[in-house]
Amino acid sequence: MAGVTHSTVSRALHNSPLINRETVERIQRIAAEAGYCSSAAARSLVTRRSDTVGVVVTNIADPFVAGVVSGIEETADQHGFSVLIANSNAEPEREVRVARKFEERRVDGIIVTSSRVGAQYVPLLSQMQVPIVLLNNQHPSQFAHSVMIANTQASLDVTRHLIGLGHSRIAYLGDRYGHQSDTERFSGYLQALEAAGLHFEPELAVHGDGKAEGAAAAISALLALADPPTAIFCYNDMSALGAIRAIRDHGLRIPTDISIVGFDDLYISQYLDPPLTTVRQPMPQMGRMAMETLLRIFAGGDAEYDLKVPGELIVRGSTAPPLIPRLTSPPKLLRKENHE
Amino acid sequence: MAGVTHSTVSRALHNSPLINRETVERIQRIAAEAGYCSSAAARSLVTRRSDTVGVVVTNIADPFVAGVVSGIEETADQHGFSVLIANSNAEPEREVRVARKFEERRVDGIIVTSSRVGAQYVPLLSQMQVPIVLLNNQHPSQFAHSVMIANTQASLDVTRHLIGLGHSRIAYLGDRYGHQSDTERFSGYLQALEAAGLHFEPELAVHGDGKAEGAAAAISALLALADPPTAIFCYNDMSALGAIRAIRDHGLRIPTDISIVGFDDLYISQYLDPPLTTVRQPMPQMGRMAMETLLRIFAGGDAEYDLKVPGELIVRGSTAPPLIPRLTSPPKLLRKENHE
DNA sequence: CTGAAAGCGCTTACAG
DNA sequence: CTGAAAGCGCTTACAG
Repeated sequence: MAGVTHSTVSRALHNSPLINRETVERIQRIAAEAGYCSSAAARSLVTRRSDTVGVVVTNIADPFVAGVVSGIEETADQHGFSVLIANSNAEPEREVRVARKFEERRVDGIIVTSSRVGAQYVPLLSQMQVPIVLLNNQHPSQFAHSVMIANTQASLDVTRHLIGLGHSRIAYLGDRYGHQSDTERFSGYLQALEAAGLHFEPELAVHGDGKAEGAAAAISALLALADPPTAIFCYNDMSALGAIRAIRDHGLRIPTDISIVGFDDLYISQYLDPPLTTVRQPMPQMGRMAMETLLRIFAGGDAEYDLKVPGELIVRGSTAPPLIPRLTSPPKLLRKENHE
Repeated sequence: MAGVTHSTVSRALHNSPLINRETVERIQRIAAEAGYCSSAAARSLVTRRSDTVGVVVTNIADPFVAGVVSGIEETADQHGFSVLIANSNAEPEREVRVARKFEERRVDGIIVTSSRVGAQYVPLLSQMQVPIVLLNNQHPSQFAHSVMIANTQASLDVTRHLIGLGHSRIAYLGDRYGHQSDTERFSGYLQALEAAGLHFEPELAVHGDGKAEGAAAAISALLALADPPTAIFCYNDMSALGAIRAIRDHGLRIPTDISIVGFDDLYISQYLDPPLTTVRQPMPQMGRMAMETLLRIFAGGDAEYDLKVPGELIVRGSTAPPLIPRLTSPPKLLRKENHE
């Protein structure tokens, strides 16, 4: 070293006001020249903070998740935090392993994105005694903060949009894993039907897997009905993608024969043909909000427990009035004219 | 604690063969009951390994990048490594900050994904004295290992496929940022033209930005040519997405009027209408290979310096024979007729 | 304004 | 098979 002690160097590098200006500058210069870089591990051992947050995701390759993580990372970086990422693949053993790993690394906080966190998982994480933020997740509020899209409202908007176009046979293609998001979206759909005086038909509620693959079987079931739907509200854009393909495979046109709505507004949804009507979730912003919640808690402040983010209905080409209007008696002719 | 010393506990928890079986079990039981979890920071201070790898990405929201990271994380997890992620956004200051952060955290290795690592950046990282793996990146070989898709070969395959369909006016929609991937793909395109005895027309080489947005201007330029192309080979699927939209905006059909090929085989590409002909890059597998390269080096073995991964041409509906056979003399008229 | 001391929670030779 | 000791690289009261 260069003339001074350990402690002085440490203080100088932190720009401590206790130290002589000149000394500080000299030390910083020498440190830079020597390529000195302090050890986060040693520091965190004494400060008891790791300046690290752990992010648990089902799979980072999911575009919704990737968008959220992008926002988390951005905000974390601005505040000097590192982000540790771990896929859980929704497998219980991996979830446990991830929790363990984050605990060893003494993360200062945890964000869990759109997994279906089970009754055991959040308590497992909460043992760690660090703040937890759940993003679009089930929310047992005593353990964790949450950031959620306003599912019910957005879903009401979607369903009203379809009803407004003249649809009355509207199907809901849900997710089969019991995500809270699915429950809430379904509930908004029901509310809108009811408000419009439409009867809910259980045969019109079907389930996919939240991915494109899972939609085909559900769509086949819908199209096999005696009176198939003229519009389908899909749990998310990925399901909509699968639905669109399945509908085309059945020889039907979108939106002429069937209108389709998604949820998420993935980047690619605007590029589909026809462009997808959907609900925009501001993914990076939601990630940022989750990270900001943690930062607020780290700073000793108190943070909102339930942040609701409004979703925005984006109307594009995948929705249109139905070919066949409901109930009125000689409507076929009328409609036909409008279409040509 | 429970009857024994510090050191014994440490050994027992590592299943050291030195320790009495019974003692080991007793200690492990007590540790489990007490919810003991060792500190990675303290451990890494003495072992001088962090069991952490740093991953630098341009932006995790890019679907190619997310696919790669998914493979990295999977493999890292299997071997007890954590992954730290950092967006560079291709901004030089952020790249420097990221390098600094990884150095403080004493990552055991670094993976850089598909950024255009500049002449300064790799040396900056290499100062850290840890192994570096570049994925689909420029490769100054004395500093880093690399995993790359076999761009030239794949590009030859694509261009031959188009020539085989009867195309002779084939455009290349590249990336304007000087990625090595772009250079290599362009070179495969040239080679295939030459091998087929076709003359390269500079007016048919245009540049986008690797994203959908950047394609529109390039496509307009191509379609404004006196003799526009009948097929376009796009640098990646995102560009192809933008190209498809721009071509439709010009009132032309795909593949009838123009064939389109991409590169990547993003998840969504199979769901486009028409499904996109493209080159499959096995993204998670490439991530896995990058991580395995690091693991091999950590274990003291030597690892391949230049891993080439073959890309697979996936022919789908976006390519077809051209409407106008080449060379025939009054082609404009022919074209008109075919269009109506 | 600077130094000496203690300690964060581990691992690992070195003895016994 | 187990213990005592040293040390990894920092920060932070406590003196001066």
